[in-house]
Amino acid sequence: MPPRTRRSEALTRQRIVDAAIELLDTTGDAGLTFRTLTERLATGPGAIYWHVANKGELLAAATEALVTAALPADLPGGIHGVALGLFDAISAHPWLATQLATQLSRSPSKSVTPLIFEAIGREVRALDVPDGDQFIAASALLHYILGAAGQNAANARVAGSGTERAEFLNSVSKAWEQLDPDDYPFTRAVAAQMREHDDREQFLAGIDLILAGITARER
Amino acid sequence: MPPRTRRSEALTRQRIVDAAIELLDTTGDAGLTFRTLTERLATGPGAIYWHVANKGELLAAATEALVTAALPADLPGGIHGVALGLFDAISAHPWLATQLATQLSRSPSKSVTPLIFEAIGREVRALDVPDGDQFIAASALLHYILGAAGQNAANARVAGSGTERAEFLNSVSKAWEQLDPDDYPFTRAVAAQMREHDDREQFLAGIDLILAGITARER
DNA sequence: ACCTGAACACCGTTCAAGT
DNA sequence: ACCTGAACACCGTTCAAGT
Repeated sequence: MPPRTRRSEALTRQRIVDAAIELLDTTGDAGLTFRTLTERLATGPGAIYWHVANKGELLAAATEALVTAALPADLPGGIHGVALGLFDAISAHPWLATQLATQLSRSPSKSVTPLIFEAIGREVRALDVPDGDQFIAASALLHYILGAAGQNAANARVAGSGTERAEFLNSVSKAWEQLDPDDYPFTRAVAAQMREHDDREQFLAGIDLILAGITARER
Repeated sequence: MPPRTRRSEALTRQRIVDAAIELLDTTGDAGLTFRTLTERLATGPGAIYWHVANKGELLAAATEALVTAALPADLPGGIHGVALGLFDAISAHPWLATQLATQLSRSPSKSVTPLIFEAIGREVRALDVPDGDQFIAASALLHYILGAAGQNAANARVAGSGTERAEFLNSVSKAWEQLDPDDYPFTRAVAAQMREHDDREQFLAGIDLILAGITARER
């Protein structure tokens, strides 16, 4: 029998969170289990539970770490900067989309929700939106950003590389074009755009559309 | 031993889907398992697998049934009608929010995605949005509707009854008010609105904001 | 204080066997 | 064709025992 792998560093909460992120990135949502995690960290489940209360807390910690990194206090670019910061984080870590949705709804007073809401709200305020409209404007931006970024990440997750991605979008586009013309005129009409669109460009156009609505109401 | 409960009707795919919906409604996302489902249907797992390929397909079928019911062909009220149709469906079946998010991202060519996209797109077209902007306008509305409705359903899910709900929103609002004034000025400022807001009203205001952006770009 | 690893209750799914 | 129910591989979590 080969000698047991010896851990080079002591087990810490931070090391566990890092390993979890790596596992989620490489093997996807379903890839993180306490079995795979203990294997990677060369330890037993009990050791992990000493540092972390349960799987939910572990996922929350992983999510918070990435969101904090994506939204530094000195982030430039106004609302577009915030939107792209989250967009890129979700692109790099597709599982974040699902996590953020659950965290937002299950624990709206916990760290990650105020973190994102504040970053968006700060920029909404900078646009001189009247007080009564700020909550709605920030909510609309929040939901659009998370939804659109998640959608895009999902496409990337299914597709993998660049050419695979093109193939995937192409197959979706084709499926849409084959829908019943009477029942699905709109979906058929935009099928071509589904194939050709540039993600970031499309994403930012959506932001601008919402911003146009915000400033239109200002007057 | 009491005589085994005899099924009154034969097992069909429809009956299985109905039982799954009922189970999800009464016990939540985690309440639907093949154990609870076989118990309710007085059968074994093999019987269910004869009618349904796997749990994913069962969830997809349940989702599609409710969305189809929520968006009939003759639905009145324009885009507000579509938005409220989905809002109410998600309010009545909070687990729908998560399901729709996964379905939308995992299988964008399967029935439920075109169903919703078409309903929204039809109304976008009716607003005489230029061809090049229709895809983005429909996407923005889609993400906002699903995100905001899901958020609201999540509040309702945690809270239960009306007074419980008020208590829950109150506790979130209070938690927001206790955030660091230097780091969270915006979130603190809108905390009061979080407590007082009317869901449907707020939800429709968000729709109108996006619509304002759509028509503002038209000119 | 920190870690080990066997054990528990539970899950989705399969499949030989029945009718 | 339709259903039964034991069995399989896997999951998150616990806990007595070690250092």
